[in-house]
Amino acid sequence: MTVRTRFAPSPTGLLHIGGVRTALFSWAYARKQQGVFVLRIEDTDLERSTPESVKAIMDGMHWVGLDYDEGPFYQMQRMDRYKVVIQDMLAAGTAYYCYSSKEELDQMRAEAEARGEKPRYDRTWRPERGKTLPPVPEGVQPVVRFRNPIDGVVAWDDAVKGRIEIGNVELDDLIIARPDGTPTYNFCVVVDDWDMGITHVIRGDDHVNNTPRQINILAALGAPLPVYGHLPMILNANGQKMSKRRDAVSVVDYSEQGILPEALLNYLARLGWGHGDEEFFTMTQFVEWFDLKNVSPSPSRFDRDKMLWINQQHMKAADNQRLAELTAPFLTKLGYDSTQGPALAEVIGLLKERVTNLVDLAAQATYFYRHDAAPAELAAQHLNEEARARLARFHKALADTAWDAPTLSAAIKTFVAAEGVKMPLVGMPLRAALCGTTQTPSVDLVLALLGKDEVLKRLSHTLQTAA
RNA sequence: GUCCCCAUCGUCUAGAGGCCUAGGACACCACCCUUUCACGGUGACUACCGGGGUUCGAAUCCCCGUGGGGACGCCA
Repeated sequence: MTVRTRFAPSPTGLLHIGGVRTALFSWAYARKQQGVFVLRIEDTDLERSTPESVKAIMDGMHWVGLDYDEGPFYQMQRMDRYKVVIQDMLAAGTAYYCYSSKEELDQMRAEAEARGEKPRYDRTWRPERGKTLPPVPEGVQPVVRFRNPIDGVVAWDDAVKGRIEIGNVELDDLIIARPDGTPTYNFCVVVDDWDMGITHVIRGDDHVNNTPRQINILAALGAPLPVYGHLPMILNANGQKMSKRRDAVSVVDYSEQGILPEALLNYLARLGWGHGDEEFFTMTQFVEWFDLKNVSPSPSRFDRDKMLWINQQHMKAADNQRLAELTAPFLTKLGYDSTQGPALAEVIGLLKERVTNLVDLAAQATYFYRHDAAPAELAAQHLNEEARARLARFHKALADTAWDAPTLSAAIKTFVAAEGVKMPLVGMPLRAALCGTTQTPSVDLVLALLGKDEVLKRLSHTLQTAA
């Protein structure tokens, strides 16, 4: 049988990092099993769902490169189907109308809590053999409740957590349709998973408690049960649930931080999953290795340092031209024009392994596109009288040097020898004068890339500027 | 509070009863490489939550405790 998995976010905000990880594992499982990955938008919460959020989710999925085979399906477009199923259940007696008001329920809940019990519906309107129901109140639109089994145990073999059992006594007769007839989450999920032939429900840990309810409804419907696999949560560095206020939670945050999508996925994959000692890998490898059996059942903390390290590894492996396209916007944001100067791809080739993200990469690249004078402190340290005199002599020596890295390297060595000093005494002032910083790649490479005219111009400019 | 889940270095993890004087990675520290800063290399540091069992033998299995997380909506 073909494996079918799904990612079912609700469009109530940006694509969350935890959502990406859930999607990633669900996607990887489908790909590994040569199955089908479905995208479903759970938009039945009219208050909070927005078209912008739908777009943000799709954009996020696209950015990160998780492609889906079917969908997106929208639950709001499946209302007719849900209503038919609800009518069927009403007719079959597996669901019933409940006229208890919200206020009554709130009161019930408060009382239960006061008694230290689990808040539960008192089953007033649940039909039983030989039971007389209260008179139907005037003008009240009823909700529809699922008739959950009273006793027994619901159990399933979770693909990541192992066997989980929950007694039916813990479960409520949950509401499956509101007074206006719109169905609720747990019900829609069940009908959708059934209709869409989902074989493996891979989702967040926070749904463990929904699973027995869904299994009961599925059973009442006579639908086959999928395999469930519940992924552990991703916590922030302090071990708390990720929060929008404190933590970078949406994918756009990461793209803005200059993280490569493949690096984000690689890092996320390593959170709660492992394959021997493998740390750095492509999505192709991940899919090849992935198995729910190797997913850890315990929650893990997000470690920014490690993500940045992974990102650096992916940058080193990435094509320079592609990196250039990704970096250009950051440079623009900093006010630099990367078309005025050396090819950005070459600049990046020189710099990329020295940084951990595209933001820093852009920041490092700036001195190739604009000549800023060395900060006073740096000038004081490296551009004193002696150093300037030496740079003046170097400027002269450069005048008729061929402009390629090996020649420049040789020229520098010759000059250093002629001056009778150590390399740093030439290199550091040169960096300060040319780049406005002393942290640069080899000066010969910088010189070569900057170009002869530009180098001579910058040197002259520095030498003309008062000490 | 009730129910459910979880528990190996600071962090992510390897580990399916003997291969474990517990391996890898990030971070941290030292050294090497080096034309600065990085990259890279070498090394150091550091963990099986506690207590009981089971077993010839337990990080691995069982029980209890403790700690952490999640869920208890006419949200999803």
